[in-house]
Amino acid sequence: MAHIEIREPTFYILSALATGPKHGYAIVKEVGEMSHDRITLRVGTLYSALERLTESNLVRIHGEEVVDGRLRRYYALTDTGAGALRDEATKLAAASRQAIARLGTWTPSPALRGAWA
Amino acid sequence: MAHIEIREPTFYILSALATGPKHGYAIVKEVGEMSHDRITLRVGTLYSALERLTESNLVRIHGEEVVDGRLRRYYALTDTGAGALRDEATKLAAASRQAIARLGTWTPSPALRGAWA
DNA sequence: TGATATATATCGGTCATCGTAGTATCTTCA
DNA sequence: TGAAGATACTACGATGACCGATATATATCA
Repeated sequence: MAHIEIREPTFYILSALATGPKHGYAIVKEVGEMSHDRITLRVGTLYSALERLTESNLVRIHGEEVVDGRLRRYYALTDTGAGALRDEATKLAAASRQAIARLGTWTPSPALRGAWA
Repeated sequence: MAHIEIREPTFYILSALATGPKHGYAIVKEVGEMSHDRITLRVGTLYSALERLTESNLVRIHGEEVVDGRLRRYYALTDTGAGALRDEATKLAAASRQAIARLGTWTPSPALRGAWA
């Protein structure tokens, strides 16, 4: 149950699961929709992340189902996982607000005279 | 000038520079203050990040100065760097808001009867 | 004199993610 | 009929940002 790092793809996986249990392929689709297709969750990233998240008790296997001859393995957020997602989101929001505030003081470099046609 | 990834420490470095040029050690101190000492920027991380950021034109060397017999090398955000920080902050804010909204539907698991004293 | 603060340099190791390939089933359509 | 594409999971080497530790040097303070 060691500490794991939550980067962008893992954050989106947790966020995808926040509205209810989903199987792997559904998570890929959900992340695509959530990000307006700006993020493509790679399957290699997904399944290794799910393994880590399960290992560290942020996510648990919720059950399996065979649909049309294909296996679906469902994953669900644990209470710990929901808490971790909330903490992470809060941290990101604070860092973001702070950066925008600091940028408020930003003065762009003056354009160079004659530097363009 | 290839694409570089901005994780938490690098985000804070850019944010530290958003209020004006700073030398390396000052960046370490600033990040400590900005994060209320929740983040310790490692010097190895700092200098390798500054090299990457300079390489990709998000940051530039602003000048050097010797104070009390010690070298200070100043770094400044470029216009490109300020734009990258703003973009990144905006992205984080959106992902964060979305996660919090999705968690709004979250229902904690019912406590098990008799699971505690 | 020895510890702490200031300031930068270097480098092996870790680990989340990328990128790609593989296996298998079902549907669609020419 | 058979090729293409969507669905669904597995596996693995490479990449790169960051960690953690060490090194060097000067100034300050107890």
